[in-house]
Amino acid sequence: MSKNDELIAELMNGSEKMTDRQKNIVVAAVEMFAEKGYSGTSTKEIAQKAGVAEGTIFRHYKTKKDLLLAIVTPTMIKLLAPVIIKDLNKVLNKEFENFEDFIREMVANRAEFLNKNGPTVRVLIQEIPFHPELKEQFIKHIGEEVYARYLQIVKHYQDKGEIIEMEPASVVRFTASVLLGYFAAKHVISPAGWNDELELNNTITMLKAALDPKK
Amino acid sequence: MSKNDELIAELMNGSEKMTDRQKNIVVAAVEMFAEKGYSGTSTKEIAQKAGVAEGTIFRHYKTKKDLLLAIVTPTMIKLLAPVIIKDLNKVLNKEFENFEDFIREMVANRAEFLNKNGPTVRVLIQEIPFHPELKEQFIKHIGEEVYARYLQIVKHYQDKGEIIEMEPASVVRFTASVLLGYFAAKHVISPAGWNDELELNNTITMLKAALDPKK
Amino acid sequence: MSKNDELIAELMNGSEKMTDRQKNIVVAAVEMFAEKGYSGTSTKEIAQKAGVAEGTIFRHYKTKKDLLLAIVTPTMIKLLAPVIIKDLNKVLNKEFENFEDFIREMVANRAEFLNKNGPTVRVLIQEIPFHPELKEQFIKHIGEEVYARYLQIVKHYQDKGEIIEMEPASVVRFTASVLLGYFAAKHVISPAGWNDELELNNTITMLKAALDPKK
Amino acid sequence: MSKNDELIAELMNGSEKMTDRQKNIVVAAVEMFAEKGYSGTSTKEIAQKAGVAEGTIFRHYKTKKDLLLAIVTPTMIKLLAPVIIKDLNKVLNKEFENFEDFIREMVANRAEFLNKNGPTVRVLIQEIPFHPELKEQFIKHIGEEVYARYLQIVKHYQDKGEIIEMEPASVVRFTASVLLGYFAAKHVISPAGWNDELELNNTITMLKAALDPKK
DNA sequence: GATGAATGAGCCTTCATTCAT
DNA sequence: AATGAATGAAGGCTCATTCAT
Repeated sequence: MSKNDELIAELMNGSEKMTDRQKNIVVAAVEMFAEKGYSGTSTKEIAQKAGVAEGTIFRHYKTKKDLLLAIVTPTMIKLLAPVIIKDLNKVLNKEFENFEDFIREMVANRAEFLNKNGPTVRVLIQEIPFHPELKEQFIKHIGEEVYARYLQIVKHYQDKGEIIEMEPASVVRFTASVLLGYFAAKHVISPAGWNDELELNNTITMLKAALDPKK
Repeated sequence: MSKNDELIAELMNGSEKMTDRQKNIVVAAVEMFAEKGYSGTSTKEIAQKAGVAEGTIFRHYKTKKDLLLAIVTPTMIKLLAPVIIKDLNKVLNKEFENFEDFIREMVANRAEFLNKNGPTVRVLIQEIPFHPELKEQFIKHIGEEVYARYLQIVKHYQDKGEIIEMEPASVVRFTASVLLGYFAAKHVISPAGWNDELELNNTITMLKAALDPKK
Repeated sequence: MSKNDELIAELMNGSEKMTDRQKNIVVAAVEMFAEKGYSGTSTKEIAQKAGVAEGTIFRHYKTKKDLLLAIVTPTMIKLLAPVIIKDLNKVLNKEFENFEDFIREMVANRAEFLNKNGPTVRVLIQEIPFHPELKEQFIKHIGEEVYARYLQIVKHYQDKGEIIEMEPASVVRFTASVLLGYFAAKHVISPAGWNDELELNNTITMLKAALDPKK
Repeated sequence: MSKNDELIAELMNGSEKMTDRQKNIVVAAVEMFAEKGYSGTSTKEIAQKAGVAEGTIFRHYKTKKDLLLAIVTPTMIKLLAPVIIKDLNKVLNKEFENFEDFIREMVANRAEFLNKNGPTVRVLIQEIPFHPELKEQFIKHIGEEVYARYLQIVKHYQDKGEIIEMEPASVVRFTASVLLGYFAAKHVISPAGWNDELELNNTITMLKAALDPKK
């Protein structure tokens, strides 16, 4: 479990020992990267928005790209690590009697995270296509760790007869699509016109029906 | 129906009267924009990849941004126009006896388009967040035209008792998520390891179950 | 007198055997050069204003600079040649009984020329500082030919006791300043607010007084 | 008199707090603009001549045009402000008993300025035709301020019976032509061949005769 | 540690000129 | 003779990064 320890360590140290200046820089960078993209944002703009001198950015981050990675890498880990650590254990320990409970808990948990880190996640998603390092990290963490855990979880509930008998990979993908679609719509449509409780319930209703093992 | 006529006109003239050089430029630009993003690609790179002088790009497109729009706007229209024009009519004319037929036809149709225009669509998706004009166009075409048609289609099948009684908006969103997820996975996972027929069937099976009206 | 013959030849052939297109080019170029300067005007602009293709300009004038010289050199000659040829002879042949008649005739003559060739003269004056060839031509024609003739004329009237005894060079310069100043004001102040007859008379009155050989 | 105070302030602060680098840039720019014109000079040339990197120019002047204006605007003001402030007051306070004293003082004063700022004034004169902002500034400062003062001065001496009764505007124009012509010749003909004392005396002699009220 | 002036490579674009049609 | 597409050098300007203060 030393791998998880690493992750936890990485999670914790993150933003704690930053100076005020450094926090300003990161906040400004996230905002600008989200709006205009990494390549479309100049370090000058970031410095101005952060209220620091341009040189100060480079005292903390050797490179503009370092700044991006400093923003995006911990977010990626924070976004996904809990899954690895907690969810699986809870499932296996039968803390979630049924699949629906598990989904609801996970959605709630992740929704909260998005609320706090919306722009940073946006940067992560927007920049992944252009930065091989990011893609690599992403594949390593998600494609190998997270995906494998989810497969296990699905198999667990299949064994319990709670969900449909079907290639677990397809089930995972289907479920992920549905939830991602839910989050995407929620964040794109924004406050007005989005009845979250209704949409979440509808989504879960359909998802359950989709995965129901018809007698 | 003059609105549709316009769209059809726009669809047809598109790439026909381009010179060879111009085609090279567009192809090179799509490739580079897909890989490194619009801001991350220099016009010099595009010119080199296209085998033309840098100045030649600007004879055909006044601006680098014009080049992006020339690539992305017709793609957006081509990607979505068929929906507006054909799908709805076919549904209303009962060419599709049931919802599954409709979904299968649409997926096949759109899959073919993606096969031919994969990189261009990738550029479109990647650049939308950074270009307000694109976002605007997208909202105008999708948010207003396409979305409205799909709502109608869903209501149509609900009236026929073919799919679940539930807010049509939720149904549309759920269906779109599932299909987008299917396409995304297909294009990310790439040839090896993707059994398309199996995945498509699984996806549709689950989708049907999700929308099945019988308790 | 073969030198004068050359000049006359140069004067005559000028604009006669030009095609319509060529005339358009020259007219457009003069207009643009006058407004934005030689360096500030692009051959594209000239071509557009002239209604010809960019390449056409270079069929007639090997270089952009050739076009400038083709405009400006004959103007320089036309502007000054008459002085050399006619004025001096008339003075020596006593066609002008007194200095005033000579000045009035010269002003009238040159005013007419400026009326027809205002913009071209403007280009000439504006561009001389930036083109050594032009400066050279100017010095050769004015500084040596014209200036020498005027010295002679001044001496002639001094000998006749019509104008003040003073270094002829100073007299020429003074007279030139006054007349240039008259023309400059007339063309800068433009129609409204310029009473030409009054100003000319005042100018000549003062000039006469300045050069009056006080008994 | 707050308007004058402004002008004086503008005069004084000007070039004092410039860094060495900035001075080099300005000096190099003046030299090049004088020789090849604003449009004909590249920022690269200026940087090379100034011994700085091209980017350095743009740290101090946002635009190439800003650099031109930074050179030319204060010169225009310095060239003309003294007239406004001092000359008129001195005349009205009878510091100059007669018109000749006034002219001699003004010529001496302005000659000194030209000695120090020759090239800058050359740039000013050469570029005015191509830059509407400059033309505007020039008209505002000369056409309205300076011209009005000179009219007053001429009227003053006319009232004293020192100069001819004639439209003051004509007198001002005549005088200005003569003096401008004197300065122009002095600076064009250059050292050799120009006997300044003689020419100035001749010029003033003729000017006095021109404006002499006694028939 | 923080600054911001300085750098020069690199950016998008325009230019005068050429040449196949 | 006239065109206008093509060129690639050069233009003004911005960029990420360095470093003396």
